[in-house]
Amino acid sequence: MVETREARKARTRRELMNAALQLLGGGRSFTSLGLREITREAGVVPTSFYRHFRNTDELGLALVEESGMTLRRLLREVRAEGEYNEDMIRRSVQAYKAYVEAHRLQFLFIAGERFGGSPVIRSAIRREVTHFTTEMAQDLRGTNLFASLPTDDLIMVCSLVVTSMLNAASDILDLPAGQPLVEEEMVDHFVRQLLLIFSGARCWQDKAAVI
Amino acid sequence: MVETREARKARTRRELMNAALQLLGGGRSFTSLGLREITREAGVVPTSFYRHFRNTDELGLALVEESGMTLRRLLREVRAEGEYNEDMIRRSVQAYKAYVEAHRLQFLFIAGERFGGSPVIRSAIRREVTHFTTEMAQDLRGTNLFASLPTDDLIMVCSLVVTSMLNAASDILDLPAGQPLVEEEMVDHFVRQLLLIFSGARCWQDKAAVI
DNA sequence: TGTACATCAGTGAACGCGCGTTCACTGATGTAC
DNA sequence: TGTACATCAGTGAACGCGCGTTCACTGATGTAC
Repeated sequence: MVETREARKARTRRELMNAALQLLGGGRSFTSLGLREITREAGVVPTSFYRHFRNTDELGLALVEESGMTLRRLLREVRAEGEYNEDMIRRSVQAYKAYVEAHRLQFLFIAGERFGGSPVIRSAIRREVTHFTTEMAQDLRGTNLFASLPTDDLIMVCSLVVTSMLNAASDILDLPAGQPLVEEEMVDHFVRQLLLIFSGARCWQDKAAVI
Repeated sequence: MVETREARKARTRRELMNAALQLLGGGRSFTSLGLREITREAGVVPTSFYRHFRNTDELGLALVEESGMTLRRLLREVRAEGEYNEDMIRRSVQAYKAYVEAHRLQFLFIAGERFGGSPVIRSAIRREVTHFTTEMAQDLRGTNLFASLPTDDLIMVCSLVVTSMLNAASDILDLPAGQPLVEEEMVDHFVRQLLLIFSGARCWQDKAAVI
């Protein structure tokens, strides 16, 4: 016995999920993928799909969950320590870009389905994003960087950062390869966006009446 | 003769576009719509589709163009005059929300396809959004509100506002009906987001080294 | 350890269905004289 | 104004194809004794 039955089953399940992700790489949207298409890519017969998922939406939900974990790992990697100066933010954006490129297919999936056709997947993603946002807010709370900012304002700041960075992911993924100048410009754009947001948060907490 | 041939053709074309939009209302994504589905909804035979569009992508591009015009009209309606205080922003967000609800299907289309499956439609939308952003920047330039902000920073601020408001559109459209409290909370959330962005832009232009 | 039976992941044939596209057509609208 | 012909938006039949789902199956893995 080389592999237990259980392990084999888990492996096929994995292969189905990977197959779906792989197909996204060709510029397709998850919602438009067919069951047969996915099983073909995975190298199994169409009917064996039902051993693992009730339908493609359920596979999508599994992908959302997995991508949520990827997102949370990201947070741990670019965790905010110390000062919030331009250098620190630039390094974070660079790290983020590298991370998005390393998890290309998952980000393609999340970005594409965040406002995509399947309501059930859309709301699952929204839940993950909310989860991620509150986690980031807790993280920032720990740093005392925005000590005097009320919690719901801090969450609002984080949601702005998170949605901006999710939009950014889509721009990063659509970048034509091998144009370092364009890439630099884009990174710069996002760095300035984040600086502006954090700068706003600073001003915000320093005065009651804004602008 | 009640209608010229030309007028009749234009009307059918319109009906095809409306049919596609109508189908989006049922929670579908544009990319997943079929040609036959669209013609069925429009009440014409499938083959007559080809008299108007080469394929569904081409119909999508027509919708992008039309929605772009809708967006630009929006800008004229919530044009920034006078002060940028909380009241003014709140009124703008309220107006925006009403506008999104009044053009529900077009915003569903844009929000859904902005990161959707068809590269050609995606890039067309990106072009419209960029266009819209620069127009808004010119508009703000005219108000002297951010007189000392360099143009590319002003554009960056506008792109942040625009993408935030496009994300907001999706949240607005997913709102369950008849929950005034949730609606108020949401409006408040977006108002604070915008205030934060503009507050950031103010601080940004007042000091060279940020944060 | 060996045997007899149970489980169940993956198979393969079959189904009815809607798809996109082709083609030759019809008949109202438009145009030239 | 009337007539004869051209145009062309919309029709309807037909095609080959891939889809999702059902079903009875196979044979390797797992379990009880």
